[in-house]
Amino acid sequence: MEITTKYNPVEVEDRLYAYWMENGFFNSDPDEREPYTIVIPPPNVTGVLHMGHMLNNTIQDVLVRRARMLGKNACWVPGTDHASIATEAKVVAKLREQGISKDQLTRNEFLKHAWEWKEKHGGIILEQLKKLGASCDWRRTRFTMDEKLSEAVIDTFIYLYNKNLIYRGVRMVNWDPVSKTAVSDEEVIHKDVNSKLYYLSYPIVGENKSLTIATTRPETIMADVAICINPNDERYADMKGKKVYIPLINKEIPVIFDEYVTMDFGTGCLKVTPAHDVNDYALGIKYNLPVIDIIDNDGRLNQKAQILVGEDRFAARKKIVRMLDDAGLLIKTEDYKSNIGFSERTDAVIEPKLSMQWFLKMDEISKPALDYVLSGDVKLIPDKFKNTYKHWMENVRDWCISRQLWWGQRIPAWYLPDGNFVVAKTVDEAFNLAQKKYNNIKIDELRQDEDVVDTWFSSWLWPVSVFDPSVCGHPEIAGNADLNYYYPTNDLVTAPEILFFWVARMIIAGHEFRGKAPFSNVYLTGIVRDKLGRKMSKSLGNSPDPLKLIEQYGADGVRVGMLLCSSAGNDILYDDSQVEQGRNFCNKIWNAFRLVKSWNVEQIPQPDYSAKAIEWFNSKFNKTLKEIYDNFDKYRISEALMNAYKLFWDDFCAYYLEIIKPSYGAPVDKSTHTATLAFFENLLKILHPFMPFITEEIWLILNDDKKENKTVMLSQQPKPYGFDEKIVDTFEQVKDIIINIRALRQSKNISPKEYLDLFVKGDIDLSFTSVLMKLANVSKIEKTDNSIENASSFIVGTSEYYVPVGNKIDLDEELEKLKKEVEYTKGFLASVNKKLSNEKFVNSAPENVVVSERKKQSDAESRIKILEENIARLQSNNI
RNA sequence: GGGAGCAUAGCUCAGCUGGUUCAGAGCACCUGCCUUACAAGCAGGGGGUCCUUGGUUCGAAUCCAUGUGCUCCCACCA
Repeated sequence: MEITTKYNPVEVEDRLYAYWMENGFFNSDPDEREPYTIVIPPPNVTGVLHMGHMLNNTIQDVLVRRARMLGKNACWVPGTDHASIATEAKVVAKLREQGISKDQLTRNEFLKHAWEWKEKHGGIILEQLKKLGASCDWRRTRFTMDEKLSEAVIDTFIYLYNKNLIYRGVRMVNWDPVSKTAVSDEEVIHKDVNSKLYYLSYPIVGENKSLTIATTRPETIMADVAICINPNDERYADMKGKKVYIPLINKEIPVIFDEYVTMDFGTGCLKVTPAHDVNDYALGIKYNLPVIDIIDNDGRLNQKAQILVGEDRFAARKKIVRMLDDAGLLIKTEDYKSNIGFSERTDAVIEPKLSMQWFLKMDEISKPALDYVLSGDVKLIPDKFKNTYKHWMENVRDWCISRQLWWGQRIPAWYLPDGNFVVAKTVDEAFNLAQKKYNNIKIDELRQDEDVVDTWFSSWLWPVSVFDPSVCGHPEIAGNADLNYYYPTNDLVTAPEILFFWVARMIIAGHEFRGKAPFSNVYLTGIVRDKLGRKMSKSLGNSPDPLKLIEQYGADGVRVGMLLCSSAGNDILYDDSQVEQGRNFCNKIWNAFRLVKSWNVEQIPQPDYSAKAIEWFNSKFNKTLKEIYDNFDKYRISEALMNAYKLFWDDFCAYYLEIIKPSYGAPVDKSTHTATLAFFENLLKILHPFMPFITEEIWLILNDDKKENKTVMLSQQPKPYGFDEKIVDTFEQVKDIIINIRALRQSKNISPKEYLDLFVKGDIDLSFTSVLMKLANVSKIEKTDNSIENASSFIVGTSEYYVPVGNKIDLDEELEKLKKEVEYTKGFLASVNKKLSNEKFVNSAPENVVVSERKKQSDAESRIKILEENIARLQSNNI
């Protein structure tokens, strides 16, 4: 096969993914090995891959592939979320394009369209994940509205209802008067709007005075049920027990007192309108006030308003202001900026509207979920999110689980004509229940609740339901083999913004139904932003198309690019240059492979430098491998990748290969070649979780002759074993000498091809001389007790090195260099001396710190001695 | 309004329980190289008051406090 100069990922990636799939490498079934499990945060079924998915799923794939190579039974369960709001909105929009409005359809007709849409567009995102190389067990793909998973949701609802944890209650919803539906908070866009604050006069009953209140919504005064004043407000101390008239309709309402009212806003008097304001509703409950709803579903005033009936709310506002003004009850008008919600879909101003909703009591049920995180049984990475989590869980509010939508699991509540209801799985069961509780019920009188449950009410079951949905709502069931083997899972990789919506609730559900938290670690990724720090969004057009990136740079390149700059919990600022770096790294690996592959191997003696290089790299490799393991343990994935990157590029390519590389056309000895291949394969294994395609491709080519071993790479990760720290350190000094000589060549304009001599005064470890000679192109290395004339010198460690450069020597320059060096070393010595002469330091610093300071002291002293001798010598020569 | 976090090289970030003159990495930048693995490369190099001001300590990028500037989450005042 032809091996191209440049690595070509496009050709390789599809072929290898197909190969992996054919061989079932990603499949997992319970066995005697230790399981490693990740459930995917299910993307929206109709979604398309964006950069956030790329980051999130790359990290999961790295973790899964690594676990698999560590010999664990790794299982990554993929799937999609029905995402009721988002999907329903998309289907509605699609139908609208076809000229069909949702109101024209029955529930079943609409759902038929929705399922068609899902069949057509669902799963696109999963296909896209394959391009990234995601090693999911695709046989296990789940969808939150699969029959069994939906049943699990219904059973869970019934279970919690029977435990008295679910109740019906009134709640303010965001009402869109144009589409005549409630919309979720996520679908409300808040904008700052210039509006007016109207000061209105409410006459006091039985007196000739009045109270002035400030409001932005004068059209709702007919729904007022009280005026509220802060009890600490001395201006109104005499208002206790009094009543006022609502202007225009002259209805008497009481004055009440509550500290909720801010004294310095407006006049300090608040009109209480429970039907049209959330806070007022709460006040209404507290003081047992009536609720008067004067606005209909289409945004028009109704009969209860008494005046302006049938007028649109905004028209009514204008008219009532004029009426109040005419009546002399409008005191003044102020400009005011208020934050108003608009419907994302229709741009209508959202009307807060009271409606009956279903709630889950959270106070008791959420306690264990708090404990798991506080005790560390569930670790958040990074742990800074622990505080946020704690704060939220300690102030948790009941969860509104009903949504006024059709796409989702329908609430299993059945209403009787009189408004009573029963909760049951089927209409037959509901009928049985209803008959027991209430008499003379006919089955066709039962009407099921129109609403569906919140999407999170299905996805909170995900880590359980993907394995065995039947235990949801049935904690007494033992569960199937899959569940007992894979649950609890290991790591969850998700975004911090859904820590509460999803993560906390999964812990609650997992505890409720299995008595165990669903995972041990939660790795929280950041948000992918553009390089200016802006969130990626369609409207800004600043989000690159991930598939195009993959085509351009290769999946491995994109993966590396994303990983390099993504520490846990921090946002990543995406820039093409990162992905370029990833692509370049692929090319580097490819070319190293080409070099190794090109060698002729012969039975010739092994050069000393090769033996030394092998010895050194073996230690360096294992040292780095240990660092990589440590970084993985701490979930420092980008650091682990950087370790591997530098090991490959800087150590393996720039040093190891350069040392052992034979001159053009010359053969390589057998044992060096064998060792090199072994190193190369181990490097491929380390890199495989990050860059699965290129590593697999090279591995397959290298092992072309052992077909039966083709799965070896995917199942093994090298383990770090002992390494010789001293060899690594000594080699660092050798590198230092090489760098000095190379720098000297550059400054003196000496060609890399020209041989130089090297003299050493002081101790030198001679074990790497052959390496030194090759890389620095030195023809001889000699020890000397005397200084060398016409030589440039430098110090490494405590030894001095001389390179004779003949008439290229510049004594002034050399002197200057030495003087700088001695000055620096003296400063260094002074700081060390200062510490050591400080009794408090010597007494209170730990032993090893003092010892290392003493060593520094003596090293610096001997350096200064050498330098000063040299300076003296050069000065006397220079005269 | 409540809560949390961040501030280190031009950029993105490391710096774990204070202790090497501790100020690091990658990218970018500058200089010299088309040296038969690789110009998507090779070799060498420059670059920072660790946000301000105090405090604790023998010793602070690291711990504490204040100020400033950003970011996020929750609740949103008529």
